[in-house]
Amino acid sequence: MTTFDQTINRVGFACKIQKSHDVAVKELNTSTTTIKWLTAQTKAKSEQRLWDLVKQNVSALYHQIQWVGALPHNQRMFRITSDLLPAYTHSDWLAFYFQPDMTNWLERNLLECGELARALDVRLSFHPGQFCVLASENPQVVENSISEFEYHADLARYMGYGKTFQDFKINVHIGGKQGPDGIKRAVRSLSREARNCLTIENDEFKWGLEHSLELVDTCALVLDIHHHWIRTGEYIEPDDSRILRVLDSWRGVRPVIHYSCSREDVLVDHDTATRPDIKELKGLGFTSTSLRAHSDYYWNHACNRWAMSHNDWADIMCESKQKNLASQKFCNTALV
DNA sequence: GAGGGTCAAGTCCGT
DNA sequence: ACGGACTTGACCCTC
Repeated sequence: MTTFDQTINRVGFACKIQKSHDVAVKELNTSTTTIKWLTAQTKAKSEQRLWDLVKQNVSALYHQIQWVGALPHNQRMFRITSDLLPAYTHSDWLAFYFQPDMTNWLERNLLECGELARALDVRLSFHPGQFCVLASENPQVVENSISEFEYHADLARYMGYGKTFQDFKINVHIGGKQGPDGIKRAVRSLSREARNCLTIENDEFKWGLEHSLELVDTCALVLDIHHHWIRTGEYIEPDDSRILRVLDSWRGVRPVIHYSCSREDVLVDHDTATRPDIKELKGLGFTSTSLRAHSDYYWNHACNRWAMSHNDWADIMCESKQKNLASQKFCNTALV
């Protein structure tokens, strides 16, 4: 049982609804602050600021879900920003977020967000940031990373998710020097809800698809097809045997893959009807780093066709600078 | 209002 | 050694 309709082939986008002429963006915007600023204020003032941010951000989340829920059914997928509750995992503000007034408020209001998402059939996820390194060789970093991951799991739980395997996705990279074994160790310390939500994504440099596949029995695997291309030069095809194993890791739930594209201002004169050839590009002096940066839009039609050919077996999370503007355009133009 | 420096945290690449 | 990149530039201060 899942919380979204699995017969829909979705294309989604991440974190932020980009301004366009017909959108009132203000109520859709989340805000944040810094630890430094909070620390410089009186307790009353910093707590007031955090309360204001919590209310603004949860309200923004509700409106974001509403907005995504009004899109065509096959575009109802959205990654929520990690900045929803600023400073949640900083030790100075832990108590603030666990006071009864706050937990009651979050329970009530985040549940409404979750219920709205389920009613509108919006598939939701999180992607904790670069500081969440569950497989770090530094035990302190692992401990902090588990807290960071559990913060996202708390949010999912408040929203009414985490109850069944992959009713909600919280995606991280393997990261760190411990690799897949480090992930297996860290998973033992995660809550049940966190384990239900955890997905692992292959990265461009250190831990690729062959490493994440070691975790097929641990959690669901997110295939990032652009990372895989950066790492190997290969445009992986839907009938590849490794994809069957990725599919297995989802245990019957419809998988999610990630799709991004090298920046258009890096590959300035590149033919938009031909997929970039990484060997050729490296011969011309392009570095992996320069090719991994995300484009504003999905400018390469050949890549788009290839990416869309994966939509039969997986939902496609778009990672591009122009967010919904790019994913909508991709969705509407990349016909297989 | 525009512009620039700054921001909790990890890890890697490229120069 | 240091800047940039990553799921995301936003925010605060000064002028």
